[in-house]
Amino acid sequence: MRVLFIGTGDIGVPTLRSLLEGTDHQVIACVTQPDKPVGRHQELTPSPIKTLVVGHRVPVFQPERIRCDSAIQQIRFLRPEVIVVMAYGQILPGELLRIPTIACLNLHASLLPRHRGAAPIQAAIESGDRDSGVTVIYMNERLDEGDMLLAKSIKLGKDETGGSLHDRLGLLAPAALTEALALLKQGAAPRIPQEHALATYAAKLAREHGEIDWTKTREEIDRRIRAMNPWPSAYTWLPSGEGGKKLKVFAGIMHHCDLGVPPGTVVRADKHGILVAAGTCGILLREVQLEGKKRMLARDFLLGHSIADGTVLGAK
RNA sequence: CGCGGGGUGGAGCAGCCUGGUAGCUCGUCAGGCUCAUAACCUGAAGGUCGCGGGUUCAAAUCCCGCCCCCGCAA
Repeated sequence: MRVLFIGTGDIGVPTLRSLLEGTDHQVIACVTQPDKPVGRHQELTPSPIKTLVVGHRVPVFQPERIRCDSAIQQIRFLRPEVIVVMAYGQILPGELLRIPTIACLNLHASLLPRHRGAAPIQAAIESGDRDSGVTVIYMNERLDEGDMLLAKSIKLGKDETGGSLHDRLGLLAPAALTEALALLKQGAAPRIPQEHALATYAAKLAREHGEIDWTKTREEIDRRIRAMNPWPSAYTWLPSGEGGKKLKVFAGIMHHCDLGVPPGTVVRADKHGILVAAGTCGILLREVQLEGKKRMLARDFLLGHSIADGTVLGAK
């Protein structure tokens, strides 16, 4: 089939690669976000999808706004049979959804109807879900609400992080798409309506989302630390006496005893890590990063920085 | 040239402002103590102080250029 791939984020890279390398379908073009100034020096950088496509003799389109007429005309001219969308970053107008003759599919990184929206991966971890997956849906004009074609699920590990789940789902997606395309080709693809009543929404993440509220339970804090790792990362603040700097937290272990001090209080900082009162229990911070410094084990951090017992974290 | 922090034995840091002996915590190795140990004691090895140039009797430290890492912001 003639496939148009629309995507930007690197979670779509394995899927696009399998399409390009496979022989069952023809990738007639790619649409991705325009090169954007990125990083510390604001250098114009192509999306991972564009980087992958370059060298495959597949045309790349980077419309500023995909909803504008010229972009839609361009895509119409390509006469795609199937459009596959994954982590693109712009909402497709209905007119565009009706262009492909067979289907317009979206690969979403959650088991719909759970976690519709922009940050489903982190939401799955932060919610304490036992599993997640990739859902292939027929797109309609309502975001992530289209009928489902199929889904593939995986179990979340106890130490699952946003980064690890992102990577695993990225690797799971090609199989989901391959199967979906095969079903479409056979004319045997199902259409399963979502149970809208069960839907949850995962809004786009803001940096502030990573701030640790030490009054939450240790489970909630543990999930937040894992969900936000590596981006945008959970963080707290050292008190002004210690420099008032931001301390990112990448890993922690839940502590099971009542520490008997107010939330955020450091009870002990030694080679095992930084033990902080979290809710009525505690979290042992194992991997941290002070602003301006590299990410490191809490143990290493403490070799060069001392945190006195009784220090209260989080009060900027 | 968006703002800022940083590059010092294997790790994390101090020293730089006010040039003059390479410091701290940990790790490593050897020995000791101990029923034993990640604990404790003794000793040892290990460093072109990011790179290049300049100033100076003398540069980790001051000046100029470059490279690299990171936080913020996007």
